[in-house]
Amino acid sequence: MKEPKQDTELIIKEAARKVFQEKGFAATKTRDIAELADINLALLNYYFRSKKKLFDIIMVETLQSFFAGVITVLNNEETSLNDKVADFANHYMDLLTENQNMALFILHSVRENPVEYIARIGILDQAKESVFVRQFIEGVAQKEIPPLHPIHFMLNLMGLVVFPFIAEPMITAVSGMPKESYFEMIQERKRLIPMWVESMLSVK
Amino acid sequence: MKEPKQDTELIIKEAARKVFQEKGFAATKTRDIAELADINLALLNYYFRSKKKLFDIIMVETLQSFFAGVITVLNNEETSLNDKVADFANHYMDLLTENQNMALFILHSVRENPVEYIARIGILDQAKESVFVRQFIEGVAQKEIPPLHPIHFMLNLMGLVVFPFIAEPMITAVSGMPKESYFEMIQERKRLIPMWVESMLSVK
DNA sequence: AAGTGTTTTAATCAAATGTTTAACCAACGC
DNA sequence: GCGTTGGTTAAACATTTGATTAAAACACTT
Repeated sequence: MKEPKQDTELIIKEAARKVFQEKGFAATKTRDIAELADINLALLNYYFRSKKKLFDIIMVETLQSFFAGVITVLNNEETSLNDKVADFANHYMDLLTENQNMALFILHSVRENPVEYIARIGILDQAKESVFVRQFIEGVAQKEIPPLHPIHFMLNLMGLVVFPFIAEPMITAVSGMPKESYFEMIQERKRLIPMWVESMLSVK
Repeated sequence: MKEPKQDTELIIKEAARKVFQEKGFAATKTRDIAELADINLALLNYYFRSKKKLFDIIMVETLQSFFAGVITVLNNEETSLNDKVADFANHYMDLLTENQNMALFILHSVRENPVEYIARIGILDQAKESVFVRQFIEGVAQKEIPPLHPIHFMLNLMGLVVFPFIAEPMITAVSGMPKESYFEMIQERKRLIPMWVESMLSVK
């Protein structure tokens, strides 16, 4: 059985991403990763030195792929605030539908070492000086939108978009709704959230 | 050194609650709990048999104390829909401010065994036949509110209330805002969320 | 004070788990 | 061929960690 000599390092990383995102750092056993990747356990240490180092790599990559979208959407000079809301909702609903464990993984893992991880992807400045924040402040100045801290706005938007994904197991369990119906239902939110946010922004 | 003979079982449970809610099941070591409770490790097994049994007790109690509030608020015959939103926001902002790890703990832990835990606290029926759902459906029938699945409404409300707490470490890290300012800021949401939700419900 | 059942402790056990070691193999250059 | 090199493997190691045990301390009754 001659394997086509795939890139072992990548195979391990993909397996690690899957297991870490599903179970978190502590609940993941290096043997789980090795088994999923179908490699010998020692190879994990050969390529990545330790479980923690491997985890850090996955963590940073996950954060980057998550925040890359935020940055792109929020720094678009071409779009209005309302456009950004729609773009944000569409982008993240798709990303999280593909990657159902991503949000909870990030929120759970970042809590253990927030500053270190966030600093490592260097997002702080980009967030504060984004086109979005500028537009928001302008909107407030011109009294088009109520005088709120932009963080309220981001929390609302992220809450509306992200929360349905992290709460999925609980909501489907409590409501008895099948998972497929649930995910179909929350797809409607791509259309609904921009309308909702717009109406919230008209509250003076 | 004669100790005043406190209730050891309770002391252990309180320590366990704290550690479990902070770190989750897998990352918690029984020795962490024993140390925090200042008891001999063997006592933990003497009173609770095993780590898993102790965790299940904490988990069920936490879920009960969380959902008790939902049930009370949503089943109040005396209040309108808008009142329920305000009650919900007030109650949970206070609960989560006291108990900052609670929400993420529940969402993270429920995912591993949603049906079992949720079934054990018997919430399913109470949710479906709540006064809230009845009022919501009536409102839709009378075209006072747009024809939405009530779950959308609950997701919005919970997203707006709960998300700021689970995202706190990430948001404060990304924005550089001090934790105290952040928690002050989100207290404003007790006032804002009812206004926002009301305006969302006027979107036809 | 002796007796009895309960609570607590120190020590130990056994399994799980992250990591390392030493041998093996296959490809490649000389 | 033969040695070198990078990748891979099985086995072992060392530590962590959940759980148990046997004895001691305690509280309470008689």
